[in-house]
Amino acid sequence: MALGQGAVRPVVPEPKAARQPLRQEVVDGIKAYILRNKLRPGDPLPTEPALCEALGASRSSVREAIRILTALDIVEVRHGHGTYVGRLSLSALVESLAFRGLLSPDDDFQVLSDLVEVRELFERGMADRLVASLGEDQIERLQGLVDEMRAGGSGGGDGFVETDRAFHTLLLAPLGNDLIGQLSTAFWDVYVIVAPHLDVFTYEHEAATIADHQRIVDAVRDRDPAEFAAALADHYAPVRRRIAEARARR
Amino acid sequence: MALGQGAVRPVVPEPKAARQPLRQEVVDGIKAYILRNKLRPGDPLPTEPALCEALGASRSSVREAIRILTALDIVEVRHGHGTYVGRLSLSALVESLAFRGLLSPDDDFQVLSDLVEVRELFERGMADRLVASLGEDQIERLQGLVDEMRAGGSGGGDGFVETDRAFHTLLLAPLGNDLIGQLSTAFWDVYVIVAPHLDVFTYEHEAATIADHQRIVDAVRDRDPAEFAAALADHYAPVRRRIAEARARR
DNA sequence: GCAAATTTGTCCGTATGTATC
DNA sequence: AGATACATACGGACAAATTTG
Repeated sequence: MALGQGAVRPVVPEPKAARQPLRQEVVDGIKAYILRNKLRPGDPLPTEPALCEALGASRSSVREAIRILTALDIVEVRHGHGTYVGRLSLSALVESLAFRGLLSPDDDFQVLSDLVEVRELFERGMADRLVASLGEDQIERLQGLVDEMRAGGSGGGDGFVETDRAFHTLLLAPLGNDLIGQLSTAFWDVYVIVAPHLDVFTYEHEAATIADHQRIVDAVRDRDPAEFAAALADHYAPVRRRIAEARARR
Repeated sequence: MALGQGAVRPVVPEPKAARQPLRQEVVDGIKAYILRNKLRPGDPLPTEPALCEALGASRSSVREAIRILTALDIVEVRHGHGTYVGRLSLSALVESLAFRGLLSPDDDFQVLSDLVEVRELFERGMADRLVASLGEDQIERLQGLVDEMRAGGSGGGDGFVETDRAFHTLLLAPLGNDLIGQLSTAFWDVYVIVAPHLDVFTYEHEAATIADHQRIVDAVRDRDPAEFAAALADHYAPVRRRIAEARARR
């Protein structure tokens, strides 16, 4: 099908305008399709042959366009099943920053240090609002995570990082700003990826980490923004110190 | 040239392990190549046929892998010229967030609001350090940008946004944290892309914006962190108001 | 300024792997 | 188990862009 309407493109290739690659038009076409039909994450997209016909491109171009959109988590592909609208996560940011951290032979520590600084800024800069808006139930859930860390302490270090991540995610939740929470966890992911390659230990003393978290919860419970900020500062200080030490070792 | 060592892969395709797509192996292979050879942004990569032979994949797979890496700005391709290491910018974050902002029919304003909040947090949260560390020469350059806004005011609105962006970039520069500066400009880019689609005006009164910036410069010159933070709050307040008003219009 | 060489862009046809019914 | 629909991968061919002689 679609005979005789395919070879229209090469004719009159936009006299003046610097022609963009066909795959980019396909990228824009797929984006436009999603927006036009108001699709949500998880909704199905047309099959590759259907997209080829609809956008007047070959499978190669369509597939390359899909790869680009997949990298941005705008579309998601399940082999043998179909293509769907992606979750629009910040996975691309994680990939990009993680590689940047691995690439620089000199200032890779700087990347790590920057990450931690931004995370601290999120929590310290929002201290007043966080202390004020964290509800009693959320405080109890934070306490529960601290208890969980104590319990599974010597067990697996793997669950420890998960609980730590959950703690900070929950801490930022009441802001009602999804972007801050997602950036914070994205930076955490990057840190976990990059740190081992630079001989930066993620945890030195788990007990100290637990105590720090407990102090943060206590500060929230007392509705004491100053103590909250101080506890955060003391929590992040050793992280910065470990980065500085690893840098010095080089 | 790497002859006879290429066709080892298809044999014994990892008995139990859930095999990942070949293009992903190519992605990892190219990443590893860049890291192994300690390449920097702008450095040339092997040609597509060379990558095919080196990684034991067809050209289609190599090209799809390259598309993924270009989306992340890890590699950059120039038609008819070659492929090179990319700039490792945050362009993927911009694309991803911009699309997210365009997609949500309801809470797209939330995305915009979140962006602005983070930008304000960067500048207000670092008020003390910024006021302390901005040098005299940098203050004069900030003043120069304000003067430039006044001069080219009624001219083209296009140069105005550029100057505004430059102002905030320069403001955050003395932190020595590239990530904050790049995130801030990335969010600004997203805002400029998304706002017009939601009938959110980027500028209402250019004169007011100029006055705000002047007040910020004055606060820095007086080394007055409190006034600096207050000026920023007053600068961002109308932006938030415009978003809220546009949301109400819906 | 033209022509050749190099490199990426696009297309087609075919075969294979995977998930669903 | 078989059939169907779909994505994955391959190889070859030609077009378009860029550089160089």
